[in-house]
Amino acid sequence: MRRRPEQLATGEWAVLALVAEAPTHGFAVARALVSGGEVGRVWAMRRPLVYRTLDVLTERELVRAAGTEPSETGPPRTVLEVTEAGRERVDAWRLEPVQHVRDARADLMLKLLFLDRAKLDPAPLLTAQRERFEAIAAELEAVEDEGFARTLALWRLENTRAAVRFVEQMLRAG
Amino acid sequence: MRRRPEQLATGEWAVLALVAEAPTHGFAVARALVSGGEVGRVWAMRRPLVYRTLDVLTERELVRAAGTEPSETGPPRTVLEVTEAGRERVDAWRLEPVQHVRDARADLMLKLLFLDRAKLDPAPLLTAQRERFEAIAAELEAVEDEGFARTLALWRLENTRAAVRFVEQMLRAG
DNA sequence: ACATCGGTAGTCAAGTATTGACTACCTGCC
DNA sequence: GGCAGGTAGTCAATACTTGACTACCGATGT
Repeated sequence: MRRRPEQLATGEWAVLALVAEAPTHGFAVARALVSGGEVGRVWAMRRPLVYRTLDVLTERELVRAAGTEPSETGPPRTVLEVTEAGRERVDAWRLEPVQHVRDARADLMLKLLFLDRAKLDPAPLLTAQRERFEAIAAELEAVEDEGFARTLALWRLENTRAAVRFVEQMLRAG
Repeated sequence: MRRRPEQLATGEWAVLALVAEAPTHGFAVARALVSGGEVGRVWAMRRPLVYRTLDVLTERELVRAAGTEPSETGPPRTVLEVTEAGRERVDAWRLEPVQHVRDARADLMLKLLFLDRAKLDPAPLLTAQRERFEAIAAELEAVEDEGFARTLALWRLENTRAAVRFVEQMLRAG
């Protein structure tokens, strides 16, 4: 993960959001993120990457170490907790719609998952997201391409419409 | 790119398909693959990666060097051409539908692009692809998930339906 | 008493991938 | 003749990922 000045990558959000739920430790975060696990079915990460990500988040002061805790089942754990700044970032992130359809599978699903886990209403996010996707669809409907560009535009349009339909059904179901 | 025994990666197919169109040289392949270029708007690759990919394809005897040619505009070029085996692989690849919806944006679009550039009829590929996507949609419609798995399944289903609609419109337009 | 098995907790060196920056070549122009 | 700009190709350094490792702990069997 490159040293972007501000923005976090998908995996960094996943780890930060998990720590923000409750103070925890690296191994537990990694367990939630194993492929097919609680969070891992949306975004999977391997253990070494989770620990490295926690280091990065600690450097950026979104997460901090809060001492060690003896474990009943193994060696002592290093407990981590979210900082003020970290909590603010997570709260804002969860409500912010994704800008591109291609980010929906990873980022939007993660936001929805963490809203669900926190028993928060997804409607505000979904409403904002529908507006964004509808705007993208309108743009794509407006362009008149020729040749192969038309094929690509058609693919994008159908995918964008699928995203709109998904959001609408989520709103209806909620 | 890992040393898979047989199967090629998306970028390898793009490079091989370009060489199969006509004998060419690395720089020209790289030019077609720059982000936003002829082929690059579907799948972009940077120059060093193109040359490395050509080495890999040469090792696998899908491509071979065919001497050097003086250039009117710069240093001499190393001309590359497809081998028998390479041509067979490309011809088969272009007609084979992708197995997963997630591969459509990269692989299916590339197949369609190269069929288009070769002025070949995309209908056989599209028909097979529609069948595959419809089968996936039927599977997804059958499962009855609960909780967040339902959200994920809904996302996948809407995306699969979008893929079916895309293929149907391509068939109608063709 | 103690060996060892399996799950927990965390780290690291080595292998791969990717890129920015580089060399070198050629033409045309000032 | 020298230098700007496009062509042709390569490489060393960086970034990323993973397999394999250490170490800890309780439980189980002997």
